[in-house]
Amino acid sequence: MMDFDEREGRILDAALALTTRYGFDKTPVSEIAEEAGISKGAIYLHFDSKTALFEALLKREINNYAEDWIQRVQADPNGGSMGSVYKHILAAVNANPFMQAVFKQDRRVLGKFLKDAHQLFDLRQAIGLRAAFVEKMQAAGAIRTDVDPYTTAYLMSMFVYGITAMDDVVPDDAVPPFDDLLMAMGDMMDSYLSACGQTDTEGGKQVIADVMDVYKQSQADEQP
Amino acid sequence: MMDFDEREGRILDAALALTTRYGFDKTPVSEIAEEAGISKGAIYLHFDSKTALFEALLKREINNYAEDWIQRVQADPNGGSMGSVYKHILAAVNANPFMQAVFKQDRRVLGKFLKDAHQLFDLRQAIGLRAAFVEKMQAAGAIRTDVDPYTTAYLMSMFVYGITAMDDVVPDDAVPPFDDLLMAMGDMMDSYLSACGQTDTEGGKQVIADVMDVYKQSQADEQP
DNA sequence: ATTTGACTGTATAAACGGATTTGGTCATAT
DNA sequence: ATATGACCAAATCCGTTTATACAGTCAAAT
Repeated sequence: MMDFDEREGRILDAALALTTRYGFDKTPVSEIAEEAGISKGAIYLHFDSKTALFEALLKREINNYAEDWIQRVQADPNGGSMGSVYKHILAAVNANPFMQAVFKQDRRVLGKFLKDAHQLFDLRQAIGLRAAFVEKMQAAGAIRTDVDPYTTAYLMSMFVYGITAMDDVVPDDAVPPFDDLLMAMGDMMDSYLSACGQTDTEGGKQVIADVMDVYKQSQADEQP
Repeated sequence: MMDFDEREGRILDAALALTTRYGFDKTPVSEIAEEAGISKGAIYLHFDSKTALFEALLKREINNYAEDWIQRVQADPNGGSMGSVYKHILAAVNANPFMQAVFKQDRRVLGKFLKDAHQLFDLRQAIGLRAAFVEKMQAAGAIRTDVDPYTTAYLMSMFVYGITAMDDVVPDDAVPPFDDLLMAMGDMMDSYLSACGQTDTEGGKQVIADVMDVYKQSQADEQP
């Protein structure tokens, strides 16, 4: 007998592929089933509705994305600075078309889902989390303390939005290599937030590790 | 007899007000005429078509906007840095809803005009101009020379885009006071681009003044 | 000379109804 | 037990028709 959870994963995989390609509105449940290699009825053994399925997908992808950038940060030997964290966040977004659609509220991909359950992914919350992170970094002496955490967090969110949404508006050949943007953004963040050399890099690493632990813990707690 | 040019200005004023409010597609020429206090036929004594009228409006507003931020820079006692220029650019955009619509390619306002004559305002060109400006600032020793001018210019454009387009996506009460964002962005720019204190502020002022002169000259030449 | 606004062909929108698609169910099959 | 796919009602699409709005013109008025 096949593992139930594993199959649920396959359903979400199918939904991810089809939704990012054709959009929520134009992907029938039947096609998700076909792509996942099961029947339509089986889908409803896992999810109450198409909307519920999509909510699960959204949740999973947010987690995948979070885990991705956390991994990138941890793999980075000099990953103690705000700029490096930020760089890895951008890289993680760039690697995930679905999350790009979420961040820029792409109507083509999110479709009717935006109108129905648009409370599910509230940017307000994301900004709030980032503001808390900035505050912790300040408390640890990892970044300068004379900037407003919320404004800083808002700007960080705005950069993520700008960098992903901008190419809807600018011709492809006018966009610089993504890695260049990434580096520049990271350096910018660091030069802005560091108090000109006298910052505690180790403290920063500690805060980052702590925040990640808290996050992972909250994820683990949610399972039962 | 009333001044012909003055009336043309009134027509553009009317078009500006109605277009930013209802959008290009949904503002009939007849209403522009009414708002300007003249007849529809009179409009066609000034412009060949509705599109031509809009092109003239766009041109005028771009110039007004440019003059606005130039004035702000010149009025600023410590306006020699890249960050301060940038701050004033943002302030000028923020004060001009029409230009906001242009920069974020707002389909509600620009409507069908985007499809027809979308070559008229090419972001590519704006980025190119900014890149040239960055290069000049580097040559003058006003900012560090180890950043790529085009990438930097792209980021600057991206910030303008992000800061204006972001509020389509974020609840109003989650947006920090605009002045705070402005200050933070300016400081960020400065800390990123200055080589930690050893920059030539006077040189920067000179470059800025030169570039503005060139621009104003190019505007003056275009009249005949 | 200027300016006007009624006029016209075209483009856009609204109304409509029939065909098709699709979310969700459940009797049947495995 | 678990999974399936035919089935149903509701929503969506799509071609057609009708109505409306509009850009641009021009004979008449000022």
